[in-house]
Amino acid sequence: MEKFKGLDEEKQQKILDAALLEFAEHGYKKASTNRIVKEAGIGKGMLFYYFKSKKDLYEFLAEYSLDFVVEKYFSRIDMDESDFIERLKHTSQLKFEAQTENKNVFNFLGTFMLTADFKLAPHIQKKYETMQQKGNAMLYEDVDLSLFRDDVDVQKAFKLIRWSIEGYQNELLHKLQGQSMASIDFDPYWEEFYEYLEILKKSFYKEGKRDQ
Amino acid sequence: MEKFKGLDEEKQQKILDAALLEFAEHGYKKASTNRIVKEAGIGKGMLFYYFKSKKDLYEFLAEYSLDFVVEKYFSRIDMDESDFIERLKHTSQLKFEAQTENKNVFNFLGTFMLTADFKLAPHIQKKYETMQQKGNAMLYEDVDLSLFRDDVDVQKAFKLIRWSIEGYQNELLHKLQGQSMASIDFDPYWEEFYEYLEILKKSFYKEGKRDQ
DNA sequence: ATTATCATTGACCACCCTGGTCGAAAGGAT
DNA sequence: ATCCTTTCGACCAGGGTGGTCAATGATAAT
Repeated sequence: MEKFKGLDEEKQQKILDAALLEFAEHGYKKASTNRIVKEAGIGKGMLFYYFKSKKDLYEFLAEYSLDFVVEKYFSRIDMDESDFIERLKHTSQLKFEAQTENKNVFNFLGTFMLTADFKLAPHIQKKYETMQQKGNAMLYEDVDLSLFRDDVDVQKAFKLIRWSIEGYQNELLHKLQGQSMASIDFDPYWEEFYEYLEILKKSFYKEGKRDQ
Repeated sequence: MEKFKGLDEEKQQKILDAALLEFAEHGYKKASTNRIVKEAGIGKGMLFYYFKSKKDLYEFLAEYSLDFVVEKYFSRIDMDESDFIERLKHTSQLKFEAQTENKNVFNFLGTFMLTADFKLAPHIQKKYETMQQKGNAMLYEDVDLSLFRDDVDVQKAFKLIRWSIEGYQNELLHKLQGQSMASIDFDPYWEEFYEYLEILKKSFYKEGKRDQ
């Protein structure tokens, strides 16, 4: 595993990408080390030279992915933005940038707790849980509640807004499925996204607080 | 396949459930006929006595599922309800009832177009497409647009409301994951669901039109 | 030029699982 | 007793599995 870290960045990335993709698509058990080495363009032996087993590789990927998403996403959330929707807007951009930088990490993280049919190393398990927990808290902490209408439960409004945003992102993902990221001009989609956010503000914020 | 239809309902259902579950979990190719027969409690030979091949079984399940969901869900949507949110409330109940009656059909349908790596029989393909198309139209047809606020794009409001409802349903599904359906008292969750719907009305409908 | 160390390969292993077959046996009806 | 229909599961060839290892190439030290 120290052997692996001594490789040029480029080769490392190619192997990581291949492995992340394979595990994300097939889950732990049904993922194939043969397909990974073929996709990564290395000999079969090397994978087990770098990582002593499939499980070892999997745990390495888990830790790598968690660290990546913490550094490129969570640690950059702007907690000084007290407008809930603006904060979500900002974090959506961060998430997009992080996803553009490494698409596979997110796919992998989306499935890895569900498909690991063995007990993860405790420190990884812990890292995952605290990330999940803290990440969630960061979205709601120090939000200016006075922006919200008085006649709706703010906690429920939070959820509705988040579901709406996730809904838009999922639909977009589905719509753009199959096209290469590089070939897409995202600007009009951001425009559309902002329009939805404006509607959410109109709907869930006090009248006086809109548009300032 | 006529052989299969001659079985007692109970045995048929056991086989269908086992197969739907297996395909839903693993997709077409990686689904195992061995696991299906074990789960269904029949000998290996019988599966190929009833259905001549794995592919045959798969297409039978597809048609069966489509028919089921059309009869138990789509055909029962109340098109006379012109209040969009009320219509969605009603369809949510229908969907819940249909899901309770046959959980696996929905899981299967959620994945079957994605994982079939062969060309489905044209009449099944067609049935699927028209269902998708008509089903979508039924949600929006003859909706009373005057209920909606004038300052938001109604089409966008439609989407936001649907995403919200799907978000709630997904979260609930995730929260109740692992518990047996029968052991759950769903009433409080319906209550909570209705509260969310009320908020959506407050947010997206005209002031005067709320609470009548 | 020789040796020693490290990096890399892919053929190979024993094992497991696959979709599908088939001979045998068990009922059931006449 | 004869036929037909159901039912079973051992069995098949083929393919994929995670992992190993003898062989080779590359690089540098002596």
